[in-house]
Amino acid sequence: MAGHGARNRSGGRPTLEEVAARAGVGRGTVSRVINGSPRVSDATRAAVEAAVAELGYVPNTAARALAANRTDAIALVVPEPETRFFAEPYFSDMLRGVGAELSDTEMQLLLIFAGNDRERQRLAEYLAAHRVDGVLLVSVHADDPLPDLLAQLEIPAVISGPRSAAETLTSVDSDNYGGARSAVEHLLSRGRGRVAHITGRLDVYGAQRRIDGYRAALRDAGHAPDEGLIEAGDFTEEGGSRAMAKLLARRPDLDAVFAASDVTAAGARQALREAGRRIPEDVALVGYDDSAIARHMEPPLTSVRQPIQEMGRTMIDLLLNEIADRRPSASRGLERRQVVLATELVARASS
Amino acid sequence: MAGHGARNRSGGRPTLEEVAARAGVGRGTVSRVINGSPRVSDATRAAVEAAVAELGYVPNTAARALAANRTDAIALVVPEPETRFFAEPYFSDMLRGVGAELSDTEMQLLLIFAGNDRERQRLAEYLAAHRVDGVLLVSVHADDPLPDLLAQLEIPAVISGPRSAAETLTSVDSDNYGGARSAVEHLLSRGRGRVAHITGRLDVYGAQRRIDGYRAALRDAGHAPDEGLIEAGDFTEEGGSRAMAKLLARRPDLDAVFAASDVTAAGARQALREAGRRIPEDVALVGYDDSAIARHMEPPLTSVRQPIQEMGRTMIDLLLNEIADRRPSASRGLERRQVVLATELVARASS
DNA sequence: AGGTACTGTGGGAGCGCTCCCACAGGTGAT
DNA sequence: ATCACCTGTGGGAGCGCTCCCACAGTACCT
Repeated sequence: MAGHGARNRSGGRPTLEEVAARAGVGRGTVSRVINGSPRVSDATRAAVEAAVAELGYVPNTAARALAANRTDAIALVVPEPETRFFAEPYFSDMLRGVGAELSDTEMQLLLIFAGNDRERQRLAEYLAAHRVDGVLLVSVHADDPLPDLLAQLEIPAVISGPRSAAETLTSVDSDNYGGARSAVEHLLSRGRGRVAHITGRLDVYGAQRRIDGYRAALRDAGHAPDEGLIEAGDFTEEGGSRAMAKLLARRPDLDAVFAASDVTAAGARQALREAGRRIPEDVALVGYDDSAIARHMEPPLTSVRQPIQEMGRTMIDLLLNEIADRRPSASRGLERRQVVLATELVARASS
Repeated sequence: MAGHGARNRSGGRPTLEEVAARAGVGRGTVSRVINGSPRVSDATRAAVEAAVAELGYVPNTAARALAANRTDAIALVVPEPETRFFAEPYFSDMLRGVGAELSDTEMQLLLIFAGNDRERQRLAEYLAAHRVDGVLLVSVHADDPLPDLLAQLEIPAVISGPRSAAETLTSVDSDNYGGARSAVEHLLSRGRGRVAHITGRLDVYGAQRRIDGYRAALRDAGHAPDEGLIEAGDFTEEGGSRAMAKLLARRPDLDAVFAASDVTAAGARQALREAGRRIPEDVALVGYDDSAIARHMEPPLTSVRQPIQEMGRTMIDLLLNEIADRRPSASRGLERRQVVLATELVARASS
């Protein structure tokens, strides 16, 4: 059991000093053992470890943070209201990946919502106080000032979904371009010739990349560019439904739709139903994200899966590296790293 | 703007000492201003505040934690896998209430999952290191050792859903007894005479209280006790379905069912359908929780609503009090506080 | 006039660590 | 033997706060 060591006047937790006395060594040596330094003899190490166990010693985090100027904590910042966080499986998958990668670390993960101005203000103060060693940023809009604040405070950060091709932060993303391509190629291979695209929010870089992939797939298959088959959506169900209605009015002969998200596809499905089109007989439908909604749709939705958990793990890897690299002076941000992970098409009955 | 004060050798963040020098006062006075002590003259306070603003001073959390022996952080511990956390609206509501109550505080909220042994081990170490000032415990099973660990470490804690009538921790709960009563009284007032009950997990105190409320309502209405109308469930859909089938076999004449949760009611509904009973014509159905599932059921489910967000807020209140009370020596746990919040019946088409 | 009691203030003494310099003792080349 | 250079170790000097004691100044009693 733990909890002897009632040495200090208040019977509080044992300190390094007490462990040192117990093991018959100096304070520095105990510190070395605790922190896994190799410059300790085996015999000494064993003695210290015994003392630690006997006293039930646990390092004082605050003291360590003060002396070493680090917090051993990183924040996962979600610039969305909590409701969206719980509604979208994206976040829980991300959290799972991050948590898994962090579990053999001493690092503590903080989950911080910054969905409204008040929460953002709090976050700014939090970051200014340097209460975390690094930040993970997910789902950031193009005009968000957060990345700049982070850069100004010189806090290591990794972003999921770069804001543009010229993203200055280290970033992790899935292959939106390739994912879109594979979706369209899949539809073409099924014999569809008039493939429409309902886009995501146009101020989101990933949505742009999906448009690029859509265009490239058609071009490479020898189709002439046809902007009339593209309609802007906004990642919502209603937007998808609206866009689909417009497309049907403009191109009643379309036989396939690639939607920029599963939710968008759900909206499109609704509009297709109302127009009396059958899925997939009349119009094939492909979504993006492979979320729960895709599996439960009627008919089940073909979708592009992103390796979200792996993205989370990768983000942590990169962030821990940045934190470790944050050395006195010398090189800063020489190599900005942009990792892109492959997607996978999951074919179901809708195409 | 922030960020002058490049006094220290490394150009780092300004310290208390520097603010004091700038304002022409002593260190102690600045500390008093920062911490809102009343024993500072208005003139001095103004001077210090000006210096703070000019230098962009932000207190160093680690130093404060070390000197004051507190962390200004509390943990919301969820002894469930993350999947359940995201699946059940209970947790997001709770989180919202907690977050709201905490937003005008300096306190930082940590979300900690302890769904498997490994996570539990980590949590134990975390608590042993006293990295939080207090703990919020939600959804704890009767045999969970966590509350005892907390007590042993003398960490203030508040539990939602006491483990028994003799709960030793400060607790917040909704009125399970009253909620069950109101559900049954509602059914009786609708002219139903043979009201069955599908219980929750019997090792959950709240489920027992709901059974008590069910019995009391029937007794007070002059009905003779009839244990044959009670069947054990386990809060799951499958359990509800199974229990309902047993009840129908045993008491084909029942005309109403009070289920211990909405999910249980969903299972019961399934079994009723399969037996060819109409809801509510043949059998009226009432659930518990008023979750999303209740609103979306066909027909919409009458249910007992718990004020979950308010429970979250109340838990924070109590916890902050406990933390503040944790004074040197003197009184400890003299008054254990058990708060019970009222529920509300939401009548819909199923009854 | 002296006492008592406040208010407001300065600054010493830690809090429990990490960092780093100093140094003992060993080992091998000169 | 002397020197150079390792490995392992002890402990001083902080890190930036809070706590608390001391004390000046003022106010109000006797």
